[in-house]
Amino acid sequence: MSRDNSDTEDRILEATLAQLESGGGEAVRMSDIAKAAGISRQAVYLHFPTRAALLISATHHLDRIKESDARLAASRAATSGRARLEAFVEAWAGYIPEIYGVAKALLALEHKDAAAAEAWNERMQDMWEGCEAAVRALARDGDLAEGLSETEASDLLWTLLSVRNWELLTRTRGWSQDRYLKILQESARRVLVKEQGCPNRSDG
Amino acid sequence: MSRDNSDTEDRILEATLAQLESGGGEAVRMSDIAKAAGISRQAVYLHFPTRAALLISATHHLDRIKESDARLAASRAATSGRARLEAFVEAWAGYIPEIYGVAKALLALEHKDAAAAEAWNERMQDMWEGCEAAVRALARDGDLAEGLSETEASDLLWTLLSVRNWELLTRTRGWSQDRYLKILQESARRVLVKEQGCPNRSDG
DNA sequence: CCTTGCGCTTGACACCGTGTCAATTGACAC
DNA sequence: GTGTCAATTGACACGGTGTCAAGCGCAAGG
Repeated sequence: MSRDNSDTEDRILEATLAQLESGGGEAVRMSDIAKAAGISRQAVYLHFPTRAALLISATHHLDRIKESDARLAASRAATSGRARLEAFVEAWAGYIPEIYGVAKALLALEHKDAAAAEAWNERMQDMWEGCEAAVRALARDGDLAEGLSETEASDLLWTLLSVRNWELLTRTRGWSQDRYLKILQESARRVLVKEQGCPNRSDG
Repeated sequence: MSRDNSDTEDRILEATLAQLESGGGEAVRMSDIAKAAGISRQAVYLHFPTRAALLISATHHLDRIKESDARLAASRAATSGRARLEAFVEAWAGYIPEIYGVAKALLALEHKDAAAAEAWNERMQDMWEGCEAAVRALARDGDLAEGLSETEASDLLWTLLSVRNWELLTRTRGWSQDRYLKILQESARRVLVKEQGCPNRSDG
């Protein structure tokens, strides 16, 4: 099996990710990817039917590499709802920069390619479930802010942590990743955790 | 002056807005706009050099119609910083649905057309200044949350109120406009306004 | 009345990027 | 050797933007 099919396939995927990340300035063409992978443009089509399919595969490939599951699992270990929220935000915030290149490409395709939209929605659905789990833990502790249903709270957290918000704050407004993380943790806490009148300490 | 130049120009702009709004499902082509305006595709180019330029003009046209300035001016009238924040969120939240069609088209172009990106950034800059003004009013009252600089607070509010967040919450997650407004006002307050629970904390 | 100006029309075309197709090459396997 | 199969080269269709040239129709105005 020296002339292995999946060998080239991997090279294409790697090249795709490399192009997406390095050439941050967008507009990654099939020919760019082919060149980066050291093959002809047409050869790419022997492995992936469309650009959208390739990008989708690239995200899956990226997931395999980055082990997103393991990362988010850590947040599940936290005991209190509040700790869990904090851990979840941290895990996700660390994840975004790594997937940003692909995410952006997929997002750009979203409005014209149903499959790409589908792929992205799928990931966002996973993400939403993570949010929901954190919110539920909060609710279990009786710490969920008043005036928000669990669904609304999940939606809100999910929105707060969106890739586009990360993009706005770090790319457009120039926040450091560290500042982003700190402020988003704090904001998530303020938005989702019940305001405790006076009784006990303010932070844990 | 019956065969007036700016007459057709207006018709094109109206048609553009109409297409953008009605055909919510994206992909508004130059030919679509031309057809809607009742002229040939080429005639559109007699008035606007590129699609991007047309979209930009369309946003200006929209502003003229919607009187966004007047709308936001109301928020400036509020006395306290907190009231001002609330009014600003309300004004902006009401504005988004009206500009959404154009905004989405412009946003979709952003990554491939510098001019479109420019037009959008310009508006977002205006918006940012509105956020900053609200934050400043808050700070003047000594009500700005601790741990946030005025710039950071403005960035945060600006992000919170982004069109994409509105899209996520109302379009994707199905929130009603009313619920969106209420929850965003509450969230903005929680994130930006100093937590005054216990007057017995580290003090300045 | 006929000319000039001009907004608009028709129709053709270049460019770019995606996706398709056909014929060919070259290597490894049996 | 021959068959198989990945990959190559080169051509092409398509859709959308933007350009160009020629012509049409209407109103003003000498």
